[in-house]
Amino acid sequence: MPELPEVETMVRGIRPFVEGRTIRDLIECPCPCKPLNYRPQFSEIEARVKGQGIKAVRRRAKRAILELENGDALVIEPRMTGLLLLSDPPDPGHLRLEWKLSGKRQFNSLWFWDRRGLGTVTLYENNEYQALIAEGYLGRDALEMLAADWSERVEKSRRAIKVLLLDQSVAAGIGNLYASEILHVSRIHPETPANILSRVQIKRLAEAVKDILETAILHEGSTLSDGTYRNALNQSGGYQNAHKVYDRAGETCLTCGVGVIERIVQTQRSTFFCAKCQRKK
DNA sequence: CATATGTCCTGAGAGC
DNA sequence: TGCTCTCAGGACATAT
Repeated sequence: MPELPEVETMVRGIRPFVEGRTIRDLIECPCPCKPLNYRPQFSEIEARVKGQGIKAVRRRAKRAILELENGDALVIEPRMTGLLLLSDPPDPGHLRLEWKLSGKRQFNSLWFWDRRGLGTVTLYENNEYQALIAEGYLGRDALEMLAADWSERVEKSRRAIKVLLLDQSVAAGIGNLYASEILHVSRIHPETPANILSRVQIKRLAEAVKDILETAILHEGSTLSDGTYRNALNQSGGYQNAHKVYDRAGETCLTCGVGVIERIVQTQRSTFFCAKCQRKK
């Protein structure tokens, strides 16, 4: 499930081979599955990006962005199972898109692969792209959040802190997996109402968000047991080996060695935590 | 306004 | 073995 670290890894992986090149062609791969979500429709995207240079490759929250010469931006949301690839896909049956790139280099195509097809591809005109990049519709990037920003956001909500961490308008980029890991390291119970967190807890939360996301980026993200997530060269990430709670229900806590990891459901999403390390206040 | 729920999609795994 | 059912969750639309 590509969250901030996985999308950052994709972006870093493709950037050296994509920036500065021109999109010679954008092709929909033959795939028996339902088509991706395009906006506007594919034929219009195709017509508008063909021949455009790729000025920069960027990330905004969990989205990867190809900034084009003319000011438009092609925004790719991998959502659950989408991958940007320079080489072989995990399986050829779910290739969705191919960008044919100008010039002859080590890689001459960029691919979008998506097993479940929940991913989206959206062409933004410059003005709406600027709104996407700005804070507002999406919150500040989670890597840029300071303790003071968290304080301000947290005190306004009675929602459970785990639920708040997933709200992309509060802080952008944290998903279900990293939310559990962050709260574990912060020693905060996931059901704690956001507005009763202490100053000390907020400080720990702010530090854990940066620490976990940055470390996960260094390990090129998390490849779960389904093996879906891969970097741009179709290699597994490594951060799953550092997970302390995610998908470990019933196992002894690796932090305290005493508690047993529990699984609860909050707003229809699994949350994992150790009740001994993360006491309810 | 704040918060909660339903929907999209496919494949893996459980249970019979 | 082969069927049906449930579950996984990111982002958004719709409901409360």
